[in-house]
Amino acid sequence: MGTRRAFWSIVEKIEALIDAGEYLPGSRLPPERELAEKFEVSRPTIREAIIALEVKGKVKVKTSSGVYVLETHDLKHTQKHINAFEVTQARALIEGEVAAIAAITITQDELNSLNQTLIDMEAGKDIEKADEEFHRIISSASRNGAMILSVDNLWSLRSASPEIIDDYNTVCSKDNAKMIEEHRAIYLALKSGDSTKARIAMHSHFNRLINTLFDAEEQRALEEIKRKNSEKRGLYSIDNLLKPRN
Amino acid sequence: MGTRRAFWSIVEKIEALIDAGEYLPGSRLPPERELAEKFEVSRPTIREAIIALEVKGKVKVKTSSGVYVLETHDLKHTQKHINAFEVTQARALIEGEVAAIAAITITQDELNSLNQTLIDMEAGKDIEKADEEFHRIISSASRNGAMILSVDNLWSLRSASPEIIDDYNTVCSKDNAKMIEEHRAIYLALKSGDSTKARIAMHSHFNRLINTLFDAEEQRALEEIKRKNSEKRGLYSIDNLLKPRN
DNA sequence: ATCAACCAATTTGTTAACCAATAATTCTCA
DNA sequence: TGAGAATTATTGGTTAACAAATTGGTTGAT
Repeated sequence: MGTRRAFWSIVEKIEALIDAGEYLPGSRLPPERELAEKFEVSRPTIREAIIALEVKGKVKVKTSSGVYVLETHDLKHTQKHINAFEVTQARALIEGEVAAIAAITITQDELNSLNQTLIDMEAGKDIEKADEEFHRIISSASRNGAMILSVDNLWSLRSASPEIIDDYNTVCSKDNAKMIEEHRAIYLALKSGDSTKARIAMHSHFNRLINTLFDAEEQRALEEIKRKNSEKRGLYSIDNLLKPRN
Repeated sequence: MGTRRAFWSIVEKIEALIDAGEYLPGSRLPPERELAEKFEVSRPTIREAIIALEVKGKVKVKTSSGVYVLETHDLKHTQKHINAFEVTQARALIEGEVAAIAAITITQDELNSLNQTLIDMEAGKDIEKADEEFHRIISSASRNGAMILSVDNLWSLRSASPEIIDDYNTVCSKDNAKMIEEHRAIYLALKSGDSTKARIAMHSHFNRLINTLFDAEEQRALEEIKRKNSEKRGLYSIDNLLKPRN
């Protein structure tokens, strides 16, 4: 795929400077030539970065005048504080309702596709992908575009913050057996056309996920404490005093 | 403000060519130098246009290989087919769950603000605004950023298509009395801290809205038939034959 | 003193020419 | 036939130069 082009780095650096308050909204950025010197790239590269920022809606270029920082109506700022628990709870409730609808509206074809994801998971090939496919089929089976959109948005929220990604990775990789078991329960509820059962099955699925997330967080907090203690131990250990100095 | 920069024109032209099927998704665009010749601009200008397209998500640049047209997973395309019924059903289910959470987490301050929207509605000042405020306070009271985001997205979906706007306008303007009554029921359920009651109250609120939407649609269909019939009547009426010609 | 016209400096806009780096292709040789 | 090396195609990036437009100050007239 090749190396990342230079202007992306510049984009990131300028964004970081804007976020850091170095370049305030409404103010003008330094001239292209100065930026080129500052970041040690050529002016065309700076221009490319500025164009990327402009398309992203971060700055506005006024010809022959300069480039100006726009107020960041940063929707990521509202998303930033959303943690994995919130996302999972939201998914539980919304996908629970989706499952309740889907229990009535799902077709035989979709049930078959759903069953295929179970087989794939048991075969152990790309669990994550099979998981996504499973939930996607169900939301799609609800025949409600607004619900489908909501589910999609929550899914993409999953990768919105690094913490959430971390949390999910630690969870998804283990307990495959339980995961498959729960998916099968949901599948059977949908097959039987029982809305209530489908909702409950979906709820328990995410409930277990939330508990696992709790455990993972607890584990991580423990690791953190250990690490810090180990640092302290190193700091205060008299072993250091016994070693030869430089 | 100066003249528009050259690369924007190129961006538009290339987008037009992609939309026209000249450059198919997955295929490679001509080399930069060819494009430069074709559009009679320099290569850097082409590069800038390509970067803009890349940031917009229309193409993918593979270094030393070429730029490839991406499938336009046009999210507006998926949104286009969403009608008012779907949005309302989704709101019923999602905001129902939100209310269920909020019944437990809502504060006295928020209850007071909620009550204020009821008073405002009764006073008849900007019903729509009071309505939005009412639902916003509840979602915010759920303390779940992911749920809040989902509710917000559904709200903005309301104004995504002209049809939905039309439908909602015909509904919101009338039946203020029932609207206030339902809002009060939700408020009381939240105040009592009863999750189930809050969910049910929210469901009935949207249920009535869905029924009103049905009625409105029926009414509109009827009007449409009348209009067409009237046109036909005009067309076939012998009255026209009796009028003096121009 | 105030206002208008003008001019110069600053800044972005665009182009041309050049070499480097890398992916894709072709050719060669075992 | 297949693997590996050489070639080619294509984008990545830099430098230098000039064009065009805005900005701000200066000058001059009223």
